[in-house]
Amino acid sequence: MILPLHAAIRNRLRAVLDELYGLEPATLPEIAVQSPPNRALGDLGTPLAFELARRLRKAPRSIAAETVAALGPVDGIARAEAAPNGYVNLFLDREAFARRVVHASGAAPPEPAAGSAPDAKVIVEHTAINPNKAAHIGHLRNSALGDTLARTLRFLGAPVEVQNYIDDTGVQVADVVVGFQQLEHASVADVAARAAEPAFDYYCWDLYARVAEWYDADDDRLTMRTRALHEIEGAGNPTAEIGAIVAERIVRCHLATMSRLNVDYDLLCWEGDILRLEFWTRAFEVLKQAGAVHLQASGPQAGCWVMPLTDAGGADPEADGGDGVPEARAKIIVRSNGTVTYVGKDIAYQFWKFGVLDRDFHYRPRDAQGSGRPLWSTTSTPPAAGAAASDGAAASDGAAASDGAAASDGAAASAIPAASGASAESGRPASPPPFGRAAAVYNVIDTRQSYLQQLLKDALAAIDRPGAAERSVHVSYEMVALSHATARMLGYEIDPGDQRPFVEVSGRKGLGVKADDLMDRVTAAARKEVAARHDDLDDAEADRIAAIIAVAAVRYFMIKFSRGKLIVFDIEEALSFEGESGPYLQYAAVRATNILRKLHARDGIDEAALAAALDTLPGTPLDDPDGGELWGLMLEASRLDEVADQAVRALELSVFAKYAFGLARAFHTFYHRCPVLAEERREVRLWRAAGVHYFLRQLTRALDLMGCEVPPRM
RNA sequence: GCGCGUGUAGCUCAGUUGGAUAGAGCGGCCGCCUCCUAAGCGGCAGGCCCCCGGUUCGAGUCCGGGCACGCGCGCCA
Repeated sequence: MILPLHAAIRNRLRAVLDELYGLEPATLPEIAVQSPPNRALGDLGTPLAFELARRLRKAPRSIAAETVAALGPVDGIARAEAAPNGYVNLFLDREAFARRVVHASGAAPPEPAAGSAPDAKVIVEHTAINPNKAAHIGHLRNSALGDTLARTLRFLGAPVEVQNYIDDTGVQVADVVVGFQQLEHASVADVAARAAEPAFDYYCWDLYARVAEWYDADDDRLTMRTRALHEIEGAGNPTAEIGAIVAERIVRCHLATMSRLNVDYDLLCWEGDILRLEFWTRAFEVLKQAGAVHLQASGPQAGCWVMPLTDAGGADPEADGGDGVPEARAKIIVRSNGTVTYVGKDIAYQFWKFGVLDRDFHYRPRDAQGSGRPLWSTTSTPPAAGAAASDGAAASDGAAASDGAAASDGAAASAIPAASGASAESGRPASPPPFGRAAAVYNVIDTRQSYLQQLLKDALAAIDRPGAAERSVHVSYEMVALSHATARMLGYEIDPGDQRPFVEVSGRKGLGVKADDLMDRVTAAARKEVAARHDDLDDAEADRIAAIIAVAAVRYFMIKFSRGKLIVFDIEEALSFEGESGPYLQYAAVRATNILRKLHARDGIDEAALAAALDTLPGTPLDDPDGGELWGLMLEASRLDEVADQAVRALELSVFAKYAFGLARAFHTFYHRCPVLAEERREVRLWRAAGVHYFLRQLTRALDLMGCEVPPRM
């Protein structure tokens, strides 16, 4: 881990600049510590002399030379050099560095580290798929980004709470309910029965598309949607019951899908609970008290409660009201009929996340996740005193209404008993952790919602919570579309009028690649590759390995593009396991594992023996000309914390993916040039083994941050 | 119209808070399995970094102005 070293270097340099030139550390900008383009130039370097040249009226070259001369001994640095062009380059004490990282046992918990992540709790909201149909590849990008962000924040030492927002009372659920009632003429019992069958999410995928077509055929039918929406919000009627069954069962499907990809959560937040517990009522009071909203007296928005807009948002083309004077644009929060808009509900939720709403959900435990992390759900029902938090007790809660029906389904449910999670073992309900009240909130939502996310910040600023507004972060990303080839493969005809080189995923049209279908295909392809290489694997083992590879292939694919980039998804490309791909990284790790396993089998050298042996061996192999390969590998492997920190600061997980790829590539090169087992010189052999060991530990951790595992073979 | 995003090799993309010689994958061509797994490695070819201007010792990166493409801007969610 290299960040502590960066910090030590910066400290020393600041002290030197103060001594030499009387430059107060506080007046200096952050000193950049970077990697020189060529290791012969140094292990680390800094361009500080350029920055100071003007201020000191001195040539960068002289500043660099004087800085180097005055540097003195720095722990971990062997020597410093002033490059002729003005850089200050540093050479690490390789032996000391290598011994330290090798000794830091892999069994010890990762040094929480040194990054710029906050030490107060942060909430990451991601996934938030409408619970009315199967998850598709667009949702996968969201979850992969969100889960990787959460893991990386945890790695940097921040306490993280992951929330998955469930819009169980929205239009999309209402549409499927309308489908059941109008197209299928299904009763509550019929829906419950169908929901208990496998692939309910696939069924709803098609039903939703059928409803959309049905609406298109006759606009009057949209009144059915409006009515269903109201009935669902009202609860205590068959429509609401069907809605609850659909949402609950689809959420289970989504959780199962995400579990395949090693994505998990701490809390499911149901919109229905926000409504029933009247979060909005309280948020509205807070907004009114702060004067953040006002009742519009006249104009087109008369009778509405509105919030003034900052310029960052959208614009209203008709804003000038015909009198030539531009009216202040305002966002309607409460309609003239008194009902709250979507924005209002979102504001209430965001307020709750920051603990500025003195109101809370009730909570109930849900079935454990594949990862073992406890999962909780919001509920509107207070825990009944004395009674276990059974499904029966929660039955009045709309969100839980379908538990009875869902419990009879064993297909997608895991092997974990269907009893309510944490309460099952102890026999009494565990008390929920303190949810909400975060210091920072990261909302992982696609870029089309930037306008609304900006409104949330505005609302926080408007109630005089500038800190919360500042730390209300929209992690935006572009959508995932389909390549023409993939869309055609799915049987869709491309609109000849559409010149775009991609086809937009559309739930309404039923156009998209379902997440589970993708995983199935990638897994099958991986299995074929594994089977071709290892004929001694039994079916179960081959399946297990294929699943591990598929996760890496899909997750890496979703992370490797920077978030502002539209992904044109092509199935052929996603099925490629060569080059810059998840499996490439895993293959490097597997190769490293093989070396260490064989070394152990042949020479009896394990991790502990290796560390012990190195204590009495000279570090000369690190300095050999071909030791440059070894040293370069170890140095690169040590940058994990630096890159994780950078990824979080820039909210750009792709830099993390790129780093992991570069590290794996460095190892593959090392693998070809520097044999370990066949190396005859003992000290060289052991130092190389140590390098392999350290590399494997770091790459494994990097893969873990991306939610990927190292397969036993491949 | 306004806001946000994107524009770098044939294609898809990296390029770290402005820094040393603009990189990778795919595709193309040529090599490497008697050697810890060829899901790998080495090499070759391929560039007005969209355009114009500015700031700076230094600009693919920052600023201004354009152009192109995408997305968003409802008393929908």
